[in-house]
Amino acid sequence: MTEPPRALCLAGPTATGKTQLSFDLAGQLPIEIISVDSAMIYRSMDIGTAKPSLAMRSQVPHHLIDIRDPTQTYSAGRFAQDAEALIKAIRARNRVPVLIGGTLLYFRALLSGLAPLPLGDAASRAALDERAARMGWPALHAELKKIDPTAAARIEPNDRQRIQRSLEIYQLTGQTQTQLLRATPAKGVVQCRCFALLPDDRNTLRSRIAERFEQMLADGLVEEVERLRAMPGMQADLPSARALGYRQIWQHLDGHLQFDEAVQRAIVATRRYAKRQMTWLRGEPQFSPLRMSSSETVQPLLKAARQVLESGANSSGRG
RNA sequence: GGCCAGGUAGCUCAGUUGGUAGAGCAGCGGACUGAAAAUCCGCGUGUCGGUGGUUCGAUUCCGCCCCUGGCCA
Repeated sequence: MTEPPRALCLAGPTATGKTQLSFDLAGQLPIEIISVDSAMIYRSMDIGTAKPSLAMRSQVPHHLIDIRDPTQTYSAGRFAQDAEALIKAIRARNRVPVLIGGTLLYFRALLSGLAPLPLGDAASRAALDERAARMGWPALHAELKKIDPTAAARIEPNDRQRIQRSLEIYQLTGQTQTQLLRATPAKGVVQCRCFALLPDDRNTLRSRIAERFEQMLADGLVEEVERLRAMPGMQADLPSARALGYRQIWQHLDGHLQFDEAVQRAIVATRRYAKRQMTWLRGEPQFSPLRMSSSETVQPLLKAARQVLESGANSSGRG
């Protein structure tokens, strides 16, 4: 017998109206929102990440927004821990935890679990970056092939991030990524009822993305990036500075791009991000599709949210 | 109206001394185990402006027409 859902998940590509939908839901049931978004975690990055307004956040509790400075990092593993703890706490208040966002790796970490691999380590990454600058990533890929041929076989010779991660794991633990993944298979953390909010057609999403970016500019995105860029310790290669829009405006401020060119590239990058999100969701059958612009869209969510609420009443909230 | 330049992929353009065409950007598909708004992998999607002629064969050569830009009237 399957366990009852303990939380609700709403994933979907950027600019599909997840935030609005969450408020439709909040009007009907006691919910709290857990943001599943790797950019909204950063303080002072408000306009470009399209965070819900402070007014909205004062009406409905939001979690995992503004939990890091832009010079800091976060991770899928930390997210899974944080989200699990929050789900328990919210359920203890007899409210429905609603996880909303577009960072699919974070959803996977929570729903499917992560194997117990070591955290990322800045020092070993810096050392590997330094070697890669001299030898090139394909050389490090060849090195990985000797250490962990299984991992090397699934990682492309130019995929610096994954090559770096696999080598880092070996340096940190003395064991290969493949050994560790086999030793302790991942298991899901929390049972959830999941939905994917999908656009009716690509063109609608495209124009929404462009309009939204123009609105961000009108709201002062350039000034926000200027402030970010001026913060002590900020660098262009930090995860925060590589976020959509921020990266391109930053390049413009550095004099590498004309303003119009930066805007165009930011919009294109956002479209591609939405495409990657849709590709990922297509392969995740546990996410039931919801049409973007239907007044009925909220109904299945409401029904599932009531189930979550009832499961809390009966199961006295263990584990 | 005359002269010149050009019309080839969604866009900017290259090219074929005649054998139905290829780059960049855009686009599309895919991967994804602690940086994921990241990082990668794969794929040309085409009445070569129209029409007639020469030719075994025309996007390429020739004629006419249409369109765009420039110069001269």
